[in-house]
Amino acid sequence: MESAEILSEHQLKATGCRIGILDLMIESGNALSENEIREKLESSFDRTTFYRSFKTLDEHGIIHKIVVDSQVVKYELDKSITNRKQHAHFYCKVCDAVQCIDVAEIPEVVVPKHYKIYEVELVLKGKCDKCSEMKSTRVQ
Amino acid sequence: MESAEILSEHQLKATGCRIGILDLMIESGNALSENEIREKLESSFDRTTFYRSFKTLDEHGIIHKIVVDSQVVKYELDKSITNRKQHAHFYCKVCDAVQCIDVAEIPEVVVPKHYKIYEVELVLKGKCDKCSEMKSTRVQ
DNA sequence: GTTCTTGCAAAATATTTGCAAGACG
DNA sequence: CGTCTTGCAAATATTTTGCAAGAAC
Repeated sequence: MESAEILSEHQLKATGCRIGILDLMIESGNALSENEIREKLESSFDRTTFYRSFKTLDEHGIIHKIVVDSQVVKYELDKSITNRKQHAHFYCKVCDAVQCIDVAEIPEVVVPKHYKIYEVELVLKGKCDKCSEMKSTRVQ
Repeated sequence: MESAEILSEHQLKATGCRIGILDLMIESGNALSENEIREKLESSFDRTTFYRSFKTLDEHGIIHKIVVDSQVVKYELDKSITNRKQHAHFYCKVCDAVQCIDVAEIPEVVVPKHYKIYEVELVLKGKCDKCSEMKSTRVQ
């Protein structure tokens, strides 16, 4: 699925920034931060523009915001685009990398009456393989 | 369990700010933000001091940092102190309230070899009962 | 008394908002 | 051309750091 197509399906204008973000995400297949996206994108846009684009794309369910820590925010394509099933996110506290982890299943959660759930996020925090090897590394 | 006792068990000095934070958390039994804690505490401390106290308490596993959104961070006592079992956190996108939700079980997650998990966080984002009633309210 | 903690000032970051100029359909 | 998007400047907010003064043990 092409970026322009995704946008038009949602009646969103195919602007440079949105196309850039989506192309990069489709290509990378991974959760990316604003910084990573801004650095990897050939054309440059203002940070404000990125934030506004993320917000719009998120509101339309095209991407999702994954907050692993106050200052570690990633964005990821919706599974309707990637064909990936629901998964958890592993956050390495040492190198700050975020990666998707398949989970047997994320449990059905029972919330009190009249509560509505829009998103379920399972975040695992720890140390990735590379950082586990380095014995000297301290967590936190 | 008293605050001073908890601190001494971890060889941490029983300072006013730490005692204040722990007392408040024990009393409230809920996840609290830095702002909530600062407002509710009779004695006042610098924000810097709160952040440093949270960090120390977190590093010692006495409290946990729950990040529901970039600017919505809460702190909660470890379950060894509250005797509460593992639970999820429901975040209302409208009123920003966070509340603990019992879950049947948080699944065992299989991570790749050599990965180490220190924390598992299940965050549910949606609309609480009060905010669901208000039809005019927009999410996000 | 020694070591750890606090307060203050200041910096670093992230994120949001208003408004005029520009791009999209 | 009308509407939505962008860039810029600036405001808000959070979080971190250095350093000297003060508290805990």
